[in-house]
Amino acid sequence: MGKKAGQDPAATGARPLRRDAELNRQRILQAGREVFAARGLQATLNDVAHHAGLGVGTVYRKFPDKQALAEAVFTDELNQIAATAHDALAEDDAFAALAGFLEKALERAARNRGLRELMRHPTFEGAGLTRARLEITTHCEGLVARARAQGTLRDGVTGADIAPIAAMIDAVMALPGERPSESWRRYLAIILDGLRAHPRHTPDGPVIR
Amino acid sequence: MGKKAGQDPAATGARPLRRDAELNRQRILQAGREVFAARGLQATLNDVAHHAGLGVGTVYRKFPDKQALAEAVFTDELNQIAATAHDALAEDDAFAALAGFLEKALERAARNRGLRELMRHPTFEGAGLTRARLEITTHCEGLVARARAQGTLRDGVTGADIAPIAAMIDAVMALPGERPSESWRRYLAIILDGLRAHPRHTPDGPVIR
DNA sequence: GCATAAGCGGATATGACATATCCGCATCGC
DNA sequence: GCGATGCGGATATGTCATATCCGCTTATGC
Repeated sequence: MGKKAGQDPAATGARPLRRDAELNRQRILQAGREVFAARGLQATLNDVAHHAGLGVGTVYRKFPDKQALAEAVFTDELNQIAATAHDALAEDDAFAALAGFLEKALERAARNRGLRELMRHPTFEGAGLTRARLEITTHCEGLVARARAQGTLRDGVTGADIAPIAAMIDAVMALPGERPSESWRRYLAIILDGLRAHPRHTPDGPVIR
Repeated sequence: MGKKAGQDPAATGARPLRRDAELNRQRILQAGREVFAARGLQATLNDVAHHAGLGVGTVYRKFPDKQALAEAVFTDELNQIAATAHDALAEDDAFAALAGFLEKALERAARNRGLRELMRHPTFEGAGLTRARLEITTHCEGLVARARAQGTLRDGVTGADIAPIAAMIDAVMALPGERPSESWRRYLAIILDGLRAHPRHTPDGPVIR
């Protein structure tokens, strides 16, 4: 959230960058955000450069490779999600908090293909990303534990179930045809209903356990 | 289910193939099944050839390209799923039939990465595949309609929801780490519970609609 | 203004990789 | 035995992302 950007491009007692260079750095970051969000992580640094209206060389001077740029771009994104999860911990109804968190986090994912790709695959294991990811899981674990304690969450559900659930909704978003669609919300609602405690589980259904 | 294989490699009044050639054809088909199942559609015809213990040239003589082999391999697979769907139509409890069908179809998918990839992406639109796919959707539509009529299925669910649901479970299967796992069954159970008619929908949950 | 360090552009080298071919040699079938 | 049929797999081809290099431009300090 800080607007202090441009202070320590690497924290290595580096010279402060010429003014136009710093501006370009921001342009690249912004282009990276947009391009990765729209086209996913398979987008090229050349793509990003072009989108930023800069040459490829410029991008490669600021960020040694795609991983470095992605790290810079997505650490921020992931931290915001972590903050959302943290806020959810404060709510009284843990199930509702969990549901609300999922909806907010997935809302972000819906608009950001790169973020979705990053969520699932263990690609790009930078320090910042890993930390943010860990924070999110920890908060989810807390949320789930509390919901279980409140008796609102289906038997057997644990924190480890949250990632797969996100992955499932993610799959709906990735379905061809309905790119900008909002239909994922309906499927989330279905899953959430399946996750509630009381609606008798598989009463006589063929799928046991 | 027919074991008549090796009759008309293309139905074009072609000569009947030398005996060893026909044997190799079967070998390639089998290798294709195994390789595509294990490594997905991105597997190379060179991979298949090696797996079959044959040269690349041999494979390319029998199947002009990967699409041709994939079509041959998966049409069969898809037809079997279609048959399962057809059988389900005969059951009394439509919801149970739908659940059973999903479980059986997804069981196949769990063991076959290529099949999963084929299900989602519009890659490889061969005639046989398209027909089988269509048959499956049609049967699903019937199943859903009947379940709705029986009042066992959640409001608003249509045949068009089945594919996304399959995609969601698929996503769980594709999750890193638990390749041969059976955990997808649990998530299917959760979704099915969410799909049942009565368990009061989103009673006070934050996700409306 | 001017010198010079800093930065820029983008053509292009590099390296992976999948696809598909070709043709000398082996094998079948008669 | 001898043609026709089929086989093998090295390799040509094409595509694509990554990353570099160096002549030119621009900012900055004097």
